[in-house]
Amino acid sequence: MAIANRKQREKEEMRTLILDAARSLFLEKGYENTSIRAIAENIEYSPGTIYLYYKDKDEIFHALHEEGFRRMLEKMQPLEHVQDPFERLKAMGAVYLDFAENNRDFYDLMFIIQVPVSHEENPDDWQMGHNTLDYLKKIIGECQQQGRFQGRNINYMAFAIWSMVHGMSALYCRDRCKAFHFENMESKELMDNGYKQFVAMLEKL
Amino acid sequence: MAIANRKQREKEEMRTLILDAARSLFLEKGYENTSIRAIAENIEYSPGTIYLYYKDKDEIFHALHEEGFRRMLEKMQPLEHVQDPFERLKAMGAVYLDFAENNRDFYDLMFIIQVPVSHEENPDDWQMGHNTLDYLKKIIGECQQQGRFQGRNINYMAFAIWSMVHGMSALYCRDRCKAFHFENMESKELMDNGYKQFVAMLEKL
DNA sequence: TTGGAAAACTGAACACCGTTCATTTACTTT
DNA sequence: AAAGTAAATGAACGGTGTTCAGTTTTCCAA
Repeated sequence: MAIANRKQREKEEMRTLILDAARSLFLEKGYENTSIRAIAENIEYSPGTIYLYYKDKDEIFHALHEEGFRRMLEKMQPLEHVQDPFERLKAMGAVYLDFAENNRDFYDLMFIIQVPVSHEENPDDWQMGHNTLDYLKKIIGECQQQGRFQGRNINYMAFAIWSMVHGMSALYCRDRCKAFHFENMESKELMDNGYKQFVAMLEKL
Repeated sequence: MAIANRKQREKEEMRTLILDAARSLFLEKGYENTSIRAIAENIEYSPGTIYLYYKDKDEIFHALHEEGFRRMLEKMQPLEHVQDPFERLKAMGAVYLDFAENNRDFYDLMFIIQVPVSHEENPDDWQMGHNTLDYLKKIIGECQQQGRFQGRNINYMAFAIWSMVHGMSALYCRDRCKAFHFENMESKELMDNGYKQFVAMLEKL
């Protein structure tokens, strides 16, 4: 029994060892440019070994995908203390953008990279994402109870608001902000001030 | 002289032959899943021949990237006839979203795919993109002359508006709209109604 | 018409990728 | 110590973008 436990623990340790290497490589070079062979070399095992702990590269994608959502939700945690729902909504957007800026590759993985079909079909793989979305919808609902966004469909509003912040984040992650660079404008400045425009719109809606 | 002309013409024909094959394959399977070998097989030449007409796969990316912008600008053309600038702005957003929905892979190539560094550095590669952006800024400026968006920075407004429509398009292209599918909502419906929320916000700003 | 230069094309080869699997190594149990 | 099981290996498979020595075709002057 004790041995079985140790075996189990060792298996788990090996999985985290692989994932740690995968994460570090992928944060450095991006997911697509991180090869199984590179991960194996990093942890000083042969490539074949990786496949004894993860079914395929998609499963590593999945693990990092989940981790990304965990990290993001963690950053959202303090928002619970913001009483006013509209203030909370605005803060949520700011946290979201901040996460994208400071965790570019995680953001890429979570919201931009084309998900493998196997992963896509699995319903509980998106639990984290749905939780975040539900949280957004809840806040919008609370805003409505305060008289904001009168008569607007919560789903459409959620999609619209998500699109706003995702749009900025995605343009940033894939270097399309550079279209503004000839104006001597840094991405950070662009995103901060762009978000201010959104907030102004939401306030007047 | 006549022969040199013919040679020149044949060279050009070969380039379009390659590009036609590349486009058709890529619209079917996406850019990353279209191999040089597959393009070669399609036009019944050896893989090496492709490299006599295009430096590398990035150059084919570049050609299709430009074509995408040409196509989009073409769809924007009729907007010139819309007198009222705010109406034109709204229509431009609708055309943009329509383009993304109906030319998913082109849109992906133009705004989502990570651009190769060589392509990224070349300033005139982005001419088309800058033209589109300048057009957007011009419209925003005209709206301001009509009293809308008072005192707002045109660059930030342009970025904000672009982010809105890009956000929806990008979520659509990379299948993140499915987060709403359990609500029995089709992507088209989501995007149409999401855009309506944006328009409402812009109207009140 | 023919010889040889120039241009066009080929396909094997290189270094990479994700993945598989027969074989070897290490550990556990009898 | 022997047998049995679990873990790890690394060569191999079919794929990728790309290169280049070698072949074929086209051209033009003699």
